[in-house]
Amino acid sequence: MSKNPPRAVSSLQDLADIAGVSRATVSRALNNSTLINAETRKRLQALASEHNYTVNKQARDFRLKQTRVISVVFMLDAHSEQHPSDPFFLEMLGGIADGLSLHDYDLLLAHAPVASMRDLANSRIVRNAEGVIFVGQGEEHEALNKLADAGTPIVVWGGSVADKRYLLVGGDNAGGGFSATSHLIAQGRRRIAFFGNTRTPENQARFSGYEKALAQANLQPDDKLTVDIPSDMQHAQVVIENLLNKRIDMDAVVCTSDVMAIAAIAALTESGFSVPDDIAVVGYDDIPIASFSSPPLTTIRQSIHQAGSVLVESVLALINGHQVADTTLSSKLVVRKSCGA
Amino acid sequence: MSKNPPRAVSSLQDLADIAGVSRATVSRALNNSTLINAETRKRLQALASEHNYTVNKQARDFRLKQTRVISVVFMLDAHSEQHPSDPFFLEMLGGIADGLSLHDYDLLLAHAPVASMRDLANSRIVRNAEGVIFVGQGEEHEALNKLADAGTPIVVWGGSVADKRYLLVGGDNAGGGFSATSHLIAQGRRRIAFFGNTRTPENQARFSGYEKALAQANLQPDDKLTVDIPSDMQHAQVVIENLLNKRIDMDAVVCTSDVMAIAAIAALTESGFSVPDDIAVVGYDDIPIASFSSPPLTTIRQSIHQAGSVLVESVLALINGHQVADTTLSSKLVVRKSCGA
DNA sequence: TACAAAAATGCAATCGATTGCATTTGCAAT
DNA sequence: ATTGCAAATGCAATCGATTGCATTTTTGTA
Repeated sequence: MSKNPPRAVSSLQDLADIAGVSRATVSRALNNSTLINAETRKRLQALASEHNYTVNKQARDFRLKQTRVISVVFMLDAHSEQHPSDPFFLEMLGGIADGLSLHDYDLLLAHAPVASMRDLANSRIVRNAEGVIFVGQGEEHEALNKLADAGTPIVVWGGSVADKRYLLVGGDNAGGGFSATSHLIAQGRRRIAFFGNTRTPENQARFSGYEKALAQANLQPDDKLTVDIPSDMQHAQVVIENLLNKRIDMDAVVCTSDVMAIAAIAALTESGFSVPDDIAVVGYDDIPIASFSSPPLTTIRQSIHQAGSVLVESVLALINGHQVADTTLSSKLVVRKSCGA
Repeated sequence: MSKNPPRAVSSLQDLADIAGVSRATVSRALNNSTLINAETRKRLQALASEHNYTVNKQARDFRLKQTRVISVVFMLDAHSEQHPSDPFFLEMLGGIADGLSLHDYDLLLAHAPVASMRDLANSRIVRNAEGVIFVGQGEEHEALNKLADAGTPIVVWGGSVADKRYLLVGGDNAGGGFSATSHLIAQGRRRIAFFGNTRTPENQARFSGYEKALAQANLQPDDKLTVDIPSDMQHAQVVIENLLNKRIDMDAVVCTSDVMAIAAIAALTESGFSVPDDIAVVGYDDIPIASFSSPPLTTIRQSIHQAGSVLVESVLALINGHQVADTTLSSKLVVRKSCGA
């Protein structure tokens, strides 16, 4: 067993020299090419691992003009330019990261969510990645359409829109909005408010579910009960408190996120209302903290982690030129005390 | 103004051909080399932007043997192998992402936090990045030491340890633990529990601050009041409820995270205790949701976002071979109702 | 005007891996 | 022994940018 002196093996050429073959042969051996003799392959693979050698991924990707990177862009409210603090995002990110690593892809995190969606196509976010996952559409539906038209493989987490031309994965927003509202109605609530930015497609769909539930119960929708609440907690609270000062008659609230619901409960309590006795509250997402809020939050559960892997599978399918259809994940009502049940 | 026909310009050579110079000249012009004539530089830069050309970062990095990537690894509890749901992590990630983008670095997110810390040195996480930021030490102090010894530029967010050989950035954990505890004592509390995994250096330091505050008030520490609570909410609640069943006498709790504090409040309330009347609770981190919990959470504020940028600056300094010292960021008590104040 | 020095530009190697197209080897059939 | 064919291996170009070392152009000075 003569051991080669342990010297650094850093390239195909080094290994080829040691083995006395050409680097083409080594390359083929390590890539399981059928061109290579089975025994040669085995020998070279053994040699590679013996010398603790792995191919230089950077050189390989450069040669093959691939990056094995997927960008992830979190769409923020146009209002709050700060980073999101909603645990929903973290869970989603975890799901995406898991999915990507399964396929040996890396995750490039888009930091400053696109001050200018205009030149997104030329940004590193797009150019350095083989595909992009957008979490949320914000109010940038058209920019997304344009990007998809340009041939960039993109998948978007969000709600459906009439003239959508990109691949979409989302929850059953209309269903979620409907069951949240229906449940409140079943509890005897009649003056039900809707809190959220209805300019985003997701919330639009939830709102339509809300309207449908009202109609089904012969309740009149009231414009004053539809309130655009920022998704950022601090701002949300201010807006909600202003609203409460107007003494608008209401006995329940459907929120477009758990975080918003928690802010709402705080604002309501602050203003002397009791939840759920005076006003019932339903959230959306079922983030881990939802069941620990007081009162525990009734909410619409989205399988966020699963959503991440669906997003990954979809964008990879796109990249590989496969046919892919939109996906709608189920959304399920989780009843806890904040709705009075 | 004769416009060149708009054809794809995808390499230095293309641009050089158009400009009638060599690609070396173009390269130098775009890199602001002093070797180049100022006017030539201006002309070529204009030409580049006119043709919407930017250098191929992949080729550039390959040639320069750099990756411009920093890996970020979130250390999880050994217990809960799942993804973290603590908003603390998301804020930290945001801070890091902002800092990195400032320096034109990319962020590689380590997905499955190191099932095997053993071969970390050979993982893509380390090999594909110029440096690594670890958020938390978990119980992997020695593995981190080894990695640093191997010459990998790493920075760790955490608490100080005697034989530490890596660069550390952290909050003033001893101070935080001390002021949380002191404040409770000042409120008249005497039987103060400490909730958290004291095997991690951060919590160890917080615990020492807790002990110091007790000693200073001539209070006897009681082993039964030191409880290892998992950082995962669901598990935390179970453990806390078991604890409460033992009817151990206590009138206050110092927690090692806000998320844990919120779980504790829920468990306490569930078991019939009133917060803060029966038992006061103090959290740690001051995550956005802390002020919205009910009762609003007294906690130790860490400037998480700032921490992110300090981590980035530190790891980059390390990469560039500069001298860097550990950083301790201040931690400040934020008093809200959960402590009875 | 001539010549040296400085400034600007070009040439060509290089990073490490992949792969189309030779070329060589091995083996069977004639 | 020769031929033919398949299997295995080698050669060398290639991806796009950077940079040390010429080489050319410009500038300054005697």
